[in-house]
Amino acid sequence: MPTINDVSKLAGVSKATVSRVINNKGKIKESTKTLVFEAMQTLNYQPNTLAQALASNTSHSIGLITSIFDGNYFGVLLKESAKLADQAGKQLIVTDGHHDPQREIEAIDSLVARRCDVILLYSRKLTQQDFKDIKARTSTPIVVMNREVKNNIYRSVWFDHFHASSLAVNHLLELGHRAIACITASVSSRTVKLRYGAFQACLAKQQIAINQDLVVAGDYTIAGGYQACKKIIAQKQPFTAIYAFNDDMAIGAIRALHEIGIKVPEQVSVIGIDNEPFGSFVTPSLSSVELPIKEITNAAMKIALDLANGVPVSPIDTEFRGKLIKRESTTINHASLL
Amino acid sequence: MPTINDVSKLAGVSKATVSRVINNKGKIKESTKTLVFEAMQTLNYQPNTLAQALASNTSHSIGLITSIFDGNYFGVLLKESAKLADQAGKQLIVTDGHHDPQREIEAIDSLVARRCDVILLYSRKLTQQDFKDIKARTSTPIVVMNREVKNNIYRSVWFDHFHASSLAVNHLLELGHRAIACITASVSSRTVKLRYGAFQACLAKQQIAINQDLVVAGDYTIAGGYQACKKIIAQKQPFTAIYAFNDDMAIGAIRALHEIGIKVPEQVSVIGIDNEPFGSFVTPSLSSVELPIKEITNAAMKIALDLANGVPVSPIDTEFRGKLIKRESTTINHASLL
DNA sequence: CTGAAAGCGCTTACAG
DNA sequence: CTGAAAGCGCTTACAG
Repeated sequence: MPTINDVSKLAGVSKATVSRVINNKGKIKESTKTLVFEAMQTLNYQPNTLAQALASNTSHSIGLITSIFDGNYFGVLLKESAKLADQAGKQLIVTDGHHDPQREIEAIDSLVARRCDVILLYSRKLTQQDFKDIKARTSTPIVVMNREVKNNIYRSVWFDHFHASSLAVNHLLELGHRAIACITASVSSRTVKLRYGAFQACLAKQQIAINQDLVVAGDYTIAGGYQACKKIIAQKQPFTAIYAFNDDMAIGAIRALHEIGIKVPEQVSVIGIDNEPFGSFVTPSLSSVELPIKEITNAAMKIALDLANGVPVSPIDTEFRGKLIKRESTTINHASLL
Repeated sequence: MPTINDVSKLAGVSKATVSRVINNKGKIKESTKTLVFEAMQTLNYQPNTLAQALASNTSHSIGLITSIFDGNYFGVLLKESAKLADQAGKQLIVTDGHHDPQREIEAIDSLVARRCDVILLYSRKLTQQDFKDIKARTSTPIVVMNREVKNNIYRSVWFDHFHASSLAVNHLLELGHRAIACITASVSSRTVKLRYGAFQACLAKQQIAINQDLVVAGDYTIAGGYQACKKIIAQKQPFTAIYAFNDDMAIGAIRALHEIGIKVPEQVSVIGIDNEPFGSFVTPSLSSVELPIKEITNAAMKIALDLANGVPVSPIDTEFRGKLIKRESTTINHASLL
C-alpha cells in the first residue's frame, strides 16, 4: 500500500503539504494541489485511517454495543444507526454485549481502546454503580439507550416500559378481561421487571388477583411463545386473554391456541408489544403496543454525533412512550357478558 | 488516558517490557510481570488499539459491507458474524453498501483505509470487472457473499438462487397449478434475475405461457407484497397460486387475499422464499424455501478468519442450496381436478 | 530477561 | 503558501 511518503516523493512536495491537501486545510497553491491529486491518483493512494486517528486523536468511528440481533427491533436500530453514522462520515463498530454485565463492560473497554469518538450503549445489565465506575475510568462520551442513567453521569434515552405494558394490560381490562394469562421473559432485565410490574399494578388496581399458574416465561421468540402458551393451556385453568411481552411470542401463542381449536379473538384475546411489521398482516391481525424505536435511535445518534463533534448537548434525558395499536386479536370478553 | 509510557514509568521498566507483557511475548521475569500488571491496574491502562494496529500492521478488525438491514435474514447474518468475530477476538466494522455499485466500492475503500484484516462483502451490485479492479487496487483479502466471483479473484460463497426459485415454482406445478401469479422484486439484482429466470424456465418446461399481467414487482416488504397482490387481483384474471420472491411479500399477499374473502390454500396457494421464523406459526402456515443463511455466514466468516490469520485457504468456492419447506399455504389445485 | 532506538503513517505547531 | 521536525502510542529487531 502506498503511503504519504510515496505521494510526496512523486508529487515533489513535503508530506506536510500532502496532508494539507488531503484534509483540505490551510491555503495551498492550485498548481501544487493538482500535483498532489495526480500523484494520489496514479498511486491509488488511500490515507491510512489508523495513522490519521492516532496523529489527530479522532478516529471518526462510533461504537455500538448491543445484545439484540433478532427481529425487526434490532433491524431498525442498526439500519438507522448505520445510516446516520454514514451520513456523518463515521464508521460504525458493532459489538455484542452478550447479555452479561461483565461482557458489556469489556465491550466498552475495547471500544474505548479503539478510541471511538463516542459509544452508543444499548444496555440491559449495567447498574447505576457500573455507569459511575465507567465514567471514572474513561473520558469517552457514552450515550445509553434503553436505560435511564441517573445523576446526569451519561446522557440516556429510554422507553417507559411500565407505561407501554400498562397500555396493553389496561386495554385487556377495559375489554372486560379478568382472567389474563401472561407470557413474560425468562431473561432478567429492567425491561422485564418494569413490564411485569405494570401487569401487577394494573390488575391490583382492579383488585384482581394474579393467577401465577397463568404466568409463564418465554424467550422472546415465536417458538418460545408457542411453548409458553402450551404450558398455559396445560394448566387447565380458565383464561380469556393473553398478554405476551412481545409480538413474536404473541404470534406463537396464537398458533398454539389455533392448534387446539381455540378461536382468537372470539374465545381468547391476545396482545403483544413491539408492533412488528407483520402484526397488521397476519390473521387475525395483532393488537400491540408500538415502541418508537426509530425515533429513539435517531435521538441517541443525534446526541452521540453532537458529543463526538464537541457540540454542547443539554443534560436533559428523554423518555419515549409507546402507543396502543388495536387490531383484530383483541375483543370484548364475551364470557363476562354472560 | 494513560499511555504505555505512564505504565513504564510507574513500573520502573522500559516500555518495550510493558509491550511484551501486554502481548505476552518473550520471557519475562515473574516479578517484573507483576510490577507491570500492578501499574496497569492502578492507572486503569488500556492499550491504544489504533497505535497497536499501526505498529504491528494488524488491526484485529473485520469489515462487513451489506445493504440489507431488514428482517430475519440480516439479523441472522449479523448475529453470526458478530459472534464469530467476537470469538476470534476481532471487532466487526459494519458499513452500508447503499444498494449502489459506486457506494459499495467506496465502502471497500474506507474499510481498506482502516486496514481491516479482511473484508466480508455482501454484494449486490458489483460486476466481475469491478472485482478485478478492486483486486488490482488493494491487497486486503475480501470474501464475497451472495455472488460468485469468477477466475478465483476472490473467494466467494453464494446461494443457488435459480435452484431455490425452481423448488418453489416446481412445487406449485406439481400441485397442478398452471395459472401462477408472481410477485417479483423491483430492485434489479442478480438474485432477482436468477429467481425470475427460474420462474420462466420452469413454466416453459411445462409449456405454460407466462401471463405478464400476473407478474407484479414488490419491494420485499410485507406491505409491498400486500400492494402487489392487490394489483394482481385488480387484473381480474384467473390464478390459483402466487409465488412471492420472499416470505414477507407472501404474508402480505395472503392478507390481501383474506381481505377479499379468497381462502388460502383452498382457492389460492401461496409460497415464499426465506423460511422466516414466523412461517410455521402464522395461519395458514407458510410454504417456503429455506436458505441456509446461518451456514453461509459461517462459511464466509471461517474463510475470512483464515485469510486474516494467514492460514492458506483452498480456492474452492461454495454454492449453497435451499430446501423446500411444505406447509399449509400450498395445496393441490382443486380447479384443475374439475 | 531487558533496554535503547528506529519505525509504523499520519498531523500539526513553528518558521519562513 | 510550504517544509523540517516533533509527536501520536505503540511494536520489534538488535544488543547485551
